[in-house]
Amino acid sequence: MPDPESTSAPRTARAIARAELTRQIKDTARSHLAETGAPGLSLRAVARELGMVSSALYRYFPSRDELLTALIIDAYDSVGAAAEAADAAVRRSDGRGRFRATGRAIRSWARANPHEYALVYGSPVPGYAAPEDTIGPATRAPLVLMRLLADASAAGRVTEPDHQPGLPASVRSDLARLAADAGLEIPPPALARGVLAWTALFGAVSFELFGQFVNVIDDTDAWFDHQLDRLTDLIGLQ
Amino acid sequence: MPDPESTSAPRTARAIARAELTRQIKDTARSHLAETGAPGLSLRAVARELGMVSSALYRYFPSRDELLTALIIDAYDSVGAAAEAADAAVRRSDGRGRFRATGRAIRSWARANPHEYALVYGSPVPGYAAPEDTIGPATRAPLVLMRLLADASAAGRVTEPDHQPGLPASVRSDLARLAADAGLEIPPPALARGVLAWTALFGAVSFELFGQFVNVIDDTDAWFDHQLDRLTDLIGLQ
DNA sequence: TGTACATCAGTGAACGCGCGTTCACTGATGTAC
DNA sequence: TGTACATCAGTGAACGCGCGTTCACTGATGTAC
Repeated sequence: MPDPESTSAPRTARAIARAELTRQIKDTARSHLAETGAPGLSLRAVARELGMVSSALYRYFPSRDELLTALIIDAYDSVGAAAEAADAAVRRSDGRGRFRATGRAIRSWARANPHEYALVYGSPVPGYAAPEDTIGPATRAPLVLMRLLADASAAGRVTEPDHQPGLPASVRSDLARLAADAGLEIPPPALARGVLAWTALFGAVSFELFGQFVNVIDDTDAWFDHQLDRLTDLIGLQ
Repeated sequence: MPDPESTSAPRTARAIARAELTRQIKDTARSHLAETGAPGLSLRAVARELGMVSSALYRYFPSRDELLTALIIDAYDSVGAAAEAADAAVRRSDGRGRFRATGRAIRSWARANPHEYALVYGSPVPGYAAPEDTIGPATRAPLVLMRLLADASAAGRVTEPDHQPGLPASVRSDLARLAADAGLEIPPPALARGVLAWTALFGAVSFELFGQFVNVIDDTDAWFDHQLDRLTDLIGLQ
């Protein structure tokens, strides 16, 4: 006797309608995000656009915050999937190519979905506390980075810099735990460089999206690629 | 006959009261920012806390957006002043020390004023377009970076990396214009590394403040200093 | 296959709230002579 | 120094709006026998 909850395809008309409407509500909310931002997202406006009465939404999401949570999870999953797909399209042994493809995919996703990017990587939404459910999806994209670092390390294809400053012990143990939690073997110094590059990558995307490059860099495409190259060098990927 | 507008100290009781109340309104709004974020900032709430009627605020700021603009300008000035002070405390010829002091000052300021940081470096406020007046204050902090790069370049104290990839022509001209606009002489390759380090610096601060390091790095102090060292190396500052 | 009952989606009204902004006004402060 | 007028700060009421959430309800869909 199969658990009805685990059945992927809903069978009854009700279940089909519910899945479809849940999707429509999230889609509409996502498009409203673009005009009002997360803090201004309004259940009533979403209901209005769908031709429903606002109280009907409560059959699908118990509160506005739960709807926001669903959007956050979807956004993390979406950027994670984009990163995974870009990485998967590159030969496994080409660490350099994998990092660059992943970086480009993240930027493309962010430019295509700026308000979802802001939702997860921008200022926290005031009065909203992200629940535990968002942690898993949030780690999807970083895991792409970590796997490629592990692969490159295992293959001896990470160049260590000439003058490598020692890592503080506390940072070394944070990074060791991080790799261990993911079940991956990455030497802390390499992971440190990876996290720094990752941080810089998102800094670049945020600066571009949030307008800090206006009147500074005009050719943002060329600039991003240049940065990505430098960051790949910084990690030491061959 | 001196222009009364340019007189720094107000003379009449009215002018004194106006300056004082303008300050109080901004201070109160700033503290509300911490609880509600920029999108939730309410004129009525600010007025209430000051014991005024909400319409009275219109004697000081013509609209909510103008108040937001004033807060944004103050925030840029505040972080700019912090960066300038930190830089000024270091020996002029010590480019490495100047960059590190500036980076630390920016992080400290951001941690002390997280909502003002989010206001200027986080997601844009929906429905709000920053006016021209914010451009000047916004360049104050980056100018600290550019001046130290110019000083270090002039003194021949910037180490060029061994394998320096060429800059795309468009980026090179963007960077040349940037330096020229500031009246500074900075070779584009050095400025490119400086902007990358600057971007990474703000990426690090944003990740830390916006919660992306939770369960990743625990010792954020040590990690930040380590990153700052690597970024100083990346620029090539001695 | 048919019937009785349980579940569920969606309605419409209501509660209680807060918001930005305008406007005519009063009374205090400042200025010109 | 004194007076008449102009400027300005702050009041209180009002306009018109939108919000999240609850609740009793109707009618359709699903299920057990």
